[in-house]
Amino acid sequence: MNVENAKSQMRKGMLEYCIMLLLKEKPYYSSDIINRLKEADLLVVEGTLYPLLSRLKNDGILAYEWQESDKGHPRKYYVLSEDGKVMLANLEQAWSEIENTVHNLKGKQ
Amino acid sequence: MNVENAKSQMRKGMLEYCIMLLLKEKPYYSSDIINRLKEADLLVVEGTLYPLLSRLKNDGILAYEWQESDKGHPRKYYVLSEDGKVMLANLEQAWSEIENTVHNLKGKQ
DNA sequence: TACATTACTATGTATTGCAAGGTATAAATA
DNA sequence: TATTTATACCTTGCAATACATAGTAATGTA
Repeated sequence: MNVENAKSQMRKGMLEYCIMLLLKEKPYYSSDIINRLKEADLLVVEGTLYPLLSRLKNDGILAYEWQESDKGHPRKYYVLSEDGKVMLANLEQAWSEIENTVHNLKGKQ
Repeated sequence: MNVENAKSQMRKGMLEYCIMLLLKEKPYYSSDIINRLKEADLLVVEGTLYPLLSRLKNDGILAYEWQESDKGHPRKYYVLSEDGKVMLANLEQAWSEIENTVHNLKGKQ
């Protein structure tokens, strides 16, 4: 076991939450998402992001629309669906509870 | 996908961190650990805890000693090893970074 | 046409949370 | 003594997901 693995595990699920937080702001396409997450110190690669976006779309959490690009391949812009907004609210609650749990355990010392 | 599943995913790695936070305080055996985590609103079942404790012990993060009980089966009391204390410090750093990431993304709205 | 870039997909691996069930020790009871 | 009960420990199998790797498809450029 090493720290990198532990960090990777801590990010499970949390990454999904972060992407929904980002899309709450406005529509983004995949390269934008990767760059915005990088700005927030969250490194994500395509092999991680694309399956995640597909899963959220299939679950009805996200929707997308094609937009032409000034050059190259057209882009998929993802947005939160109504169900996605409800889901996000639930995740915010869940994350808050987890933060409180850790805070409580740290406070005991 | 549902919220319970998402919460379960969010707990990956974080649970390991919480148990190490708890054992930083003093030695505990499994039933104590479950109860203490329950007090911190973190529900853990045996099928989750035992494999996790075994793994941390095999990795040299935890050690244990048997202690007689006033009634019933003797108990395994787990403690943090020196390596475990180093690992915990790294996890605290990792958790702090993740909290900052989420905080940054929430702040953008 | 050939090439480069960008967006996307498909597959396999490792890790982990969790349910379900089993084993072992010791006290209580018949 | 034999059986039951309580407590504690452990194992197996499954599902979900991050990630690496490799490949496909569509568009613009030389």
